[in-house]
Amino acid sequence: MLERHEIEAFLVLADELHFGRTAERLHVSTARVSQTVRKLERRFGAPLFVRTSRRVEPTALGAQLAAELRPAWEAVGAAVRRVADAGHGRSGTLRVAFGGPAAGQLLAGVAERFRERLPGWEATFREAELVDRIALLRSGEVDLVFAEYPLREPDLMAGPVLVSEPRMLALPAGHRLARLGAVTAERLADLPLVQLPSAVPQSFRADRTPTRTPAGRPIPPGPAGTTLNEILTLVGAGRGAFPVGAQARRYHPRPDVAYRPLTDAPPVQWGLLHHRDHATPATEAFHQAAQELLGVGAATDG
Amino acid sequence: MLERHEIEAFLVLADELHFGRTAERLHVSTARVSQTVRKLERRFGAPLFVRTSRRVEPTALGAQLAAELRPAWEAVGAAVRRVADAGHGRSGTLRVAFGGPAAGQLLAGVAERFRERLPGWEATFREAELVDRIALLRSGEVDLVFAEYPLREPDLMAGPVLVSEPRMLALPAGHRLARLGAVTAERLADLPLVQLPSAVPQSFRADRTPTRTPAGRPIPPGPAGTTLNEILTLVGAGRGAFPVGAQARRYHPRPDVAYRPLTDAPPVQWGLLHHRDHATPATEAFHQAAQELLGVGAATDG
DNA sequence: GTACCTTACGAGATACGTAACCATC
DNA sequence: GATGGTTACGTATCTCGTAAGGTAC
Repeated sequence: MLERHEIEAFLVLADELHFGRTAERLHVSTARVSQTVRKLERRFGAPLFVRTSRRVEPTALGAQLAAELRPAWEAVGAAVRRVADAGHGRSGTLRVAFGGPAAGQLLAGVAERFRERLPGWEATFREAELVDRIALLRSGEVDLVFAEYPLREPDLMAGPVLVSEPRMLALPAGHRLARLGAVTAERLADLPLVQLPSAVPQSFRADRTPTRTPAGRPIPPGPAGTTLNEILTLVGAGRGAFPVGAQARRYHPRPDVAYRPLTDAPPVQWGLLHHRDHATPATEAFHQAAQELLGVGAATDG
Repeated sequence: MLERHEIEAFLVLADELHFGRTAERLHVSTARVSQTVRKLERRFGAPLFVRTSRRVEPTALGAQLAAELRPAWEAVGAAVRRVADAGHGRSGTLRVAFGGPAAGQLLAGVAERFRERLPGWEATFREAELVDRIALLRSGEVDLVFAEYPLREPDLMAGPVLVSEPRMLALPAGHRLARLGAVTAERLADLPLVQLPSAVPQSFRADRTPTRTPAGRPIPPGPAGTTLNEILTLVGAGRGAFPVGAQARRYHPRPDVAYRPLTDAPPVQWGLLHHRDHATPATEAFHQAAQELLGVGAATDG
């Protein structure tokens, strides 16, 4: 196999057809080019160029080598350049996980602005269940997660609130509370709340499945559900209620589940999280793009 | 750009995922592989492999580099190998010129045998006019010519006679000689002979356009024609006659030209010629293949 | 304790430049 | 004689192997 300097000397000479200019382009002496080409010709067993002191032109063999070698060598160079760009963070792919169809639509716009901010970079998205989002972040399978707050974890960095939506209560359609137009937080004591698996951070569980009403009345715990569909199935079966963002009403309509505003409860908030140890210019740029596009506290009603 | 040893160390390690085996395959020390990979990682700005003393596995970046680099590098190797084969005469293309459609058909069979004799080699053919054949050989545009004899030139080497066909006389259809079933050489004095251009070797001109009959009677010179078609047109126009091989009757039938056996003339013979300075194993192999297939003195009647 | 990757260092190979040489126009 | 490719030779860089060091299982 040829050495890099041999390949380059040959290809440049085949291009320039002039030892002096070739040497100049390669920043070496003409003597070096001459010796390198001579060595190649010994290797190949035949002349690659016919040269007088007045003219240099490729032989049939030299022309063949140039024609076959150039595209292959340029492909090598292109591959190296791409990977060097990726390695130095000048290009790459940011992997983002999110939950819920509404979030996916919002992020499509953010991705566009992200690409403008960071040319050479792409963003890929995947939907992930509640319990998986943080695991994906910790395992390094994704770089960012767009998730419902609060998620206070020592190893995770949460960005500012990007989306805020009214909090509603998903409750069995046949339950007497469903007959009301809205529900107050105090009425949560009237039926169990579906619980979340222990894999979900405590801060999030405390927010969604409190054990007491604002007045201090105990809220009975219901069965545990892992995915939103599982939870809503439990709700529909009359096993309890669960607080959700308003968008759930649109994306998860079910005849056995009623959605009612939780009038005096704080909104459901969303934001972007990344792992403390994996903050990069790319994650930062995505944070910025999201903030520019979604703004702080921009309320969306589902 | 990467050096050859860097590319190879990386690709083999990406394949083996083991520094020891990689070093073995490359015939270097493991220390060298380690240092080379480390250097690459500094170049690319990020690790290419995550390694403990127990496990080596590519990072996403390393996997990308391997995936993009391997095909390009293999293409470089393939190009170099092909050209090295060609340069050392282990493969290549033999360019053969010939005259006349019948010759083309014969040579197709010879080419097949030639490829069997010399694996890696191909033969390409081109038809060439009488006057061009020797010029192509001298300029190096072709390696062999299948041509009508005699062509005695100091710089050309003529192989044995491969094809022999009866000599016929092309003469104007309305000429009184055309009324005979055959013509004797002595009757050539009865009409002019179309002449050949001076670019055609003297030996050939002396054979085809003699100035005297066997008995010594002068043969009048006719006008000169360069190509066979030109010559036959002159013949058809009644300007003279011309001796041809029997195959011409089949491949150049014309209403204004009659073909009659030249009963007491030597046959028209064909053979392969190459330039004295360009005898190669390939030309030799083609000569051999032609002799095997066509044999000495195998007479074909057109 | 063993397998194996990494670091340190001296040795050898070779790509390199300078300068003189030679050929063509 | 000018332009430009080639040859000769000393130098410096860089790859290489050896050997010691470190780490995970």
